[in-house]
Amino acid sequence: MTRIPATERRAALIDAALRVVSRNGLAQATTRAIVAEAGMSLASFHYAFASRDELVDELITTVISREQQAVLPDLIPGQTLHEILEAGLLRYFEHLRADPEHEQAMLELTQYALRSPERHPLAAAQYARYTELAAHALDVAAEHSGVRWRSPVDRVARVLVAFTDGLTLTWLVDRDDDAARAVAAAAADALTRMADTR
Amino acid sequence: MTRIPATERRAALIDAALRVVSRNGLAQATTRAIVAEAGMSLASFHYAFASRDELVDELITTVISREQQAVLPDLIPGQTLHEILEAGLLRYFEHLRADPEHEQAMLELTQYALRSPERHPLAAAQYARYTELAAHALDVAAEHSGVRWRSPVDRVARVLVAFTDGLTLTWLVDRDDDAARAVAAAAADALTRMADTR
DNA sequence: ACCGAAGTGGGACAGTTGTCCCAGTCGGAT
DNA sequence: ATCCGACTGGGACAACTGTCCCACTTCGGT
Repeated sequence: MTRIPATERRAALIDAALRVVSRNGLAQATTRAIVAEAGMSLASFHYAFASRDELVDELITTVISREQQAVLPDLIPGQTLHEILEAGLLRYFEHLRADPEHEQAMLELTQYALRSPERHPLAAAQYARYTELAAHALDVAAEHSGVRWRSPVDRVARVLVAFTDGLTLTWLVDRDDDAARAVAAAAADALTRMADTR
Repeated sequence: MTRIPATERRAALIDAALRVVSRNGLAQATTRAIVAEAGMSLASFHYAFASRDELVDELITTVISREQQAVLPDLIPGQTLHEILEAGLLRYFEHLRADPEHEQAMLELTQYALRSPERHPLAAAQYARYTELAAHALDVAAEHSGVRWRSPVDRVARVLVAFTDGLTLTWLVDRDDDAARAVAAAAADALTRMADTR
């Protein structure tokens, strides 16, 4: 096996772990399964990480920092706020449909973090990041459509995150596309009413 | 140990399992942990259930059938639809605050069911039940406030379930009561706009 | 009283999992 | 070229898990 420095192995193992978690769930993401996915030997795992817990913790933080802006739609001049928001939510939905396993993995990692007091902050950080991304999208949307949020944008963003989460979880269960689109429309509606025309 | 018929043991084990899952998570709900919680010996477990999987499957179906109407608020004459819906959502939120571990357990069971094709229907049934309960609450609310849902009530209910789920998940993470109430208000707003005054 | 079926207890087993050890090997600085 | 530390492979270990077995006890119907 070609020699790889420990830092690169850490990255490779985290990538492999994310694939395993997405494909088979966190419970199946054993050290051996991760190592097999990465094409390494078991010893390399504990050379790169002190423990499986350390890997999972780092997986969560990595995955948070990678989280991209998926909600921002193309902005078209003259669009109303409602149109922008709904388009953004639908874009998120397409992202979800394209890679449901990824969102499912995120959900599982959150639940896992929620289960122990010392990991709870990881879950909180994950959602803080979601909220941050949502707030940015809402800023852009308000700017573009010339409105002003009645509450602080973080508060509105927090509502958007909740709606997005609900859309995700329910769709993962019933895979009802039309229902998900109805949720997007209703959410856009609610959010629109949290803004005043300037 | 006093003798208990197998059917009662099944019920006792399921209750114990739900407590263990709520307290420590599904991953910690081993046969030994469940049996200890129920105060039985390990042999009793496999006398009552063929396997742990069978127990978990039955736990899910049991828990679905027990699911109560938590969203229906007290109806006060003259209340607007928006007021009824927001009060209902806030009542659900109080229910969540009173026993967060229970909702967390539900979420974990859903995720678990989502992970294998043969169990997916269990998750679907769980959400079908949620939707059913929500639809009933929406029927009552519309009746009481003299409005008519523009879409079939099941569709509106599906949206309500998504909003409730989002409220739950995000609150479980950040425990921000005010944010959750804002979500409830926004959700009530969106739902209200899905009805026409008759 | 008795007898078969139902229920119980403890121990055992094999498979899996996280972790560790150790002997070896490679690569780059000297 | 050599040598030290970084890396690798394979095997091992103990803990845990689901499951099973078997000898035993209790109960309800006869």
